Amino acid sequence: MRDLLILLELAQAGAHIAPCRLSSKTLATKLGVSQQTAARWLIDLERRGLVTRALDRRGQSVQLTKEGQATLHSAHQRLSSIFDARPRTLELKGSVTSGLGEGGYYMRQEGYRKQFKRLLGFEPYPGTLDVKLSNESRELKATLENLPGKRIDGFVTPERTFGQVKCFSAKLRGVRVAVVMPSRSAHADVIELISAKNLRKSLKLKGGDAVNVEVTI
Amino acid sequence: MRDLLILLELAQAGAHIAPCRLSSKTLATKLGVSQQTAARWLIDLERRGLVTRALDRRGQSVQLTKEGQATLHSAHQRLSSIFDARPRTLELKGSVTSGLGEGGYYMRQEGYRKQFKRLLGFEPYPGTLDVKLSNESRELKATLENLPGKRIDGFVTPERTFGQVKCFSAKLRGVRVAVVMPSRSAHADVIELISAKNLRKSLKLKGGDAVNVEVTI
DNA sequence: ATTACTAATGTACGAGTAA
DNA sequence: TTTACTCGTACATTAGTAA
Repeated sequence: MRDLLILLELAQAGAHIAPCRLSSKTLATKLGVSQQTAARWLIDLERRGLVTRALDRRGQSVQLTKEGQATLHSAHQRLSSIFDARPRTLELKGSVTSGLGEGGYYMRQEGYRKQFKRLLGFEPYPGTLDVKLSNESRELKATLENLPGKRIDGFVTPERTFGQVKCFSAKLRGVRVAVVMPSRSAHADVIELISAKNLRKSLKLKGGDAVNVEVTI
Repeated sequence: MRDLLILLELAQAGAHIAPCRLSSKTLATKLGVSQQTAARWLIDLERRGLVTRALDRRGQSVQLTKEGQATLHSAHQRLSSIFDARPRTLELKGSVTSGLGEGGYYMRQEGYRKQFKRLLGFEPYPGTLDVKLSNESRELKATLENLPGKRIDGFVTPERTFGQVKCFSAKLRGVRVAVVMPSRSAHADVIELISAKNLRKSLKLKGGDAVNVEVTI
């Protein structure tokens, strides 16, 4: 929860680039807590893989790990999406997951298909690629959930009602795709991608493959 | 401490622009805490003037105050200074304060003067203009304290030892100045400015005058 | 100087619940 | 349904130290 402020302080001391000598007392003063608490927080960050430390008799050197940097970067992107009005791109990281095959059922509905074609400019392949998001990206998904995106209206068939969804243009390994999600935020850690072709086949993806999705917002 | 994450969530829900209907339960889910805790946090933010709320029998509307927005904006600037490599400018607001006249003593030391001339390109007037920072700018000063700046080495005279300081180029009402501060962060809410001329005279400044200092970082 | 343990204290959390 | 109170418990923090 308070990771962000600690990492921010560490990064401002240069620990996002190189190992940085920083005593627990100094950090404690900057953060307004006791030396003991600052030390404990650092130990905790190290245990969770957000920083690495090197101890010696003179003190310690601290450096942010990739994950630590990713945490800060994610926060920066969230803030940027608030303060920068212009269109931006947001990078979600995750891995291909098998999913429930449920997405395909929806993508076969003509009521959705014709809207996708109009809004995205391509006829979607009747299936979805599900991507399980990494820890850092999970927070960025909240950004998407709060942005309007392109609205796909709901509709009614004799069998049932289909709810409103929204989508965002995106790129996956250079291929034009779209992120589809319910308009009412279902707070899941998985995003569903659609494209003109079968993404698993055309990109030769299999479950567990790491992927980056570049979403245009 | 955790204000940032709450404000971030509120802003992503649109509460930085307009009053935003948001139940404590919804917020609680987004933040991963209980409804009671989310409610308590909101009450606390309201008490400290970071948000305003409007209660009715259906629930509540929440909106960020200027101070709430400033808190987020300050965090955004700190993060931007980390991720945007290009030179940036940081704006500190405050008012002219009389100071202790102590700065002038330091600025008369030849050990400092020759270094200032070399690093800044001008011979500093032997006095400082002290600016008491506003609340929001105080946090931004932490950014400066953590940035390297231009290093002015310490030195020893027969009388005493002078510590290492650092400085940043800046502009004050269009005039080229520099912000000087100890390398070891003395967490004060005042910054000291030096310039080629007597700033009080050349800019006709007097105690209490509001000033903006544009620092190049 | 440091880091970081232990023990005592303090504070925050959420269950239950009222309005 | 909401918001938000009380209160017992659990966790976080710090003082005092050891290494």
